[in-house]
Amino acid sequence: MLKYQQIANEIEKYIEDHALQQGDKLPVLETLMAQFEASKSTVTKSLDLLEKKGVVFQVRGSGIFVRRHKRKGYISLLSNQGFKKDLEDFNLTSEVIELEVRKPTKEVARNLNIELDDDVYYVKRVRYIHGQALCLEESFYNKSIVTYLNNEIVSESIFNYIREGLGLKIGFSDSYLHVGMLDEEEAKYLGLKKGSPKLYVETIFHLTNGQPFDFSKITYNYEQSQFFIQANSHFL
Amino acid sequence: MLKYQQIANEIEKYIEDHALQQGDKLPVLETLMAQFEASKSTVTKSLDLLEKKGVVFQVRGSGIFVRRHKRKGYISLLSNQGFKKDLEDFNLTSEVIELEVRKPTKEVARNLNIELDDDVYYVKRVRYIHGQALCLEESFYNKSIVTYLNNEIVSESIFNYIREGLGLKIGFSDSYLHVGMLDEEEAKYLGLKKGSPKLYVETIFHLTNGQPFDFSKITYNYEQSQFFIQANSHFL
DNA sequence: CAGTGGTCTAGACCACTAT
DNA sequence: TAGTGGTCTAGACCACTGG
Repeated sequence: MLKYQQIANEIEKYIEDHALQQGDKLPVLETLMAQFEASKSTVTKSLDLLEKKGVVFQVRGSGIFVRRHKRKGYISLLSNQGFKKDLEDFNLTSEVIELEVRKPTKEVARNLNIELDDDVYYVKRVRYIHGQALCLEESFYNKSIVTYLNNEIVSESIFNYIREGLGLKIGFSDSYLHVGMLDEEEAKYLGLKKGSPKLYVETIFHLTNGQPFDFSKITYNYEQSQFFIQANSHFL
Repeated sequence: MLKYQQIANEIEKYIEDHALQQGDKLPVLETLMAQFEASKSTVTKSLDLLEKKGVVFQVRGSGIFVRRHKRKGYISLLSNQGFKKDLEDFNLTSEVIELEVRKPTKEVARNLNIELDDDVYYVKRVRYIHGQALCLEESFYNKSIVTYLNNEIVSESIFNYIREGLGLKIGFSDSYLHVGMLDEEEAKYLGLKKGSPKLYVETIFHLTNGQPFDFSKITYNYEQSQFFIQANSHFL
């Protein structure tokens, strides 16, 4: 574990353990440097990480403060797909509808940047949160990267398997969101009426080296769809 | 302008001007250091900024690469509210429905962290994109921070005015998203039928010092609602 | 193993906030 | 004007990628 990650974790844990609230002041940089026996740059890097995660905000000339939102039960849109373990809090389960090796459609081939005669794993699941249907998910994995999947893996966390089991490093994702109405099939899986509103998200996941390995289409149950986004103006 | 921002801008401009595509390689760090007469840390900081903005990705042992998504016409959810000037590309206009000073409801007072007898500016607008109704927006500004608004300001970019005119520094925001159905009034303003799907977003905007100054409720026309999110796994 | 990006340090100096 | 965070540098050393 890198030093700046370690420090970030400890600060975050400290905030948790002491149940600090929005606006509470953390020790000054100098103190943190001494406490963690690290240089200014390293502590700053930790704090930048925490700022990016929405855990603190730094005010020049004033101090470092805790950032906390009050609402509960929202799913973070920036870290919902294998990026974080917030999910554990949510008691998430999956029912596998289908799992097979296929040839990609043109759409899938384009998004995964592969040829039409390459192979993909096709996975169709319904995901449940506290026993309620949260979303219908169809995923396409580039088989030359994600070389093997089975029912057991697919009913657990696929991303954990990709990281731990296959040793791949997940890098970044592009998500496209639309609002629309459920068709008959979607409604059936989600236990809703046809024509109900839906949030529809297509996401392309890339490895750290930029290769796309997963193209996913997710249809969310609007009744369960509460999402959360934290933004910074740091990039203008 | 800070050096690392300057460098980031120039690199971004270079990518634009040369129409570089996803996966194209940028010069190595050493070259960039020489070219911009900057230290390694500074160039790295520029690249981290660009990575956060989704413009490049860096691969240890390999190089720095351009990140580009292909789809057009999507609004970035991370930078839609005065955070960026992408909007200019979209030809965005506003019709002001209402503008007045009010006392806050309990809900508004809670979100703006003020008392019930403080004053807020209430602004109700319909925003149009290419002449089509994009969203209905109700905003509440803490009047002790945003001390003055008029019709002219409100029909342009309020955030620009807050930054330039009032000299305030916008820091970060928390957004809460829901999917639902339009009620009668919303449908009227958006030119849709009651019961159509909607994306409903509540956002609290803070100054850099953590003070909330704007609580906004936005209802999006589902037909125009195409959003985009870029995520990194850098924060685990 | 050569090339390339990532981490970490120590320290100088700058810019903003609060009093 | 003292306190505090932000920028920038030069350089040592580490870790990963790819031929």
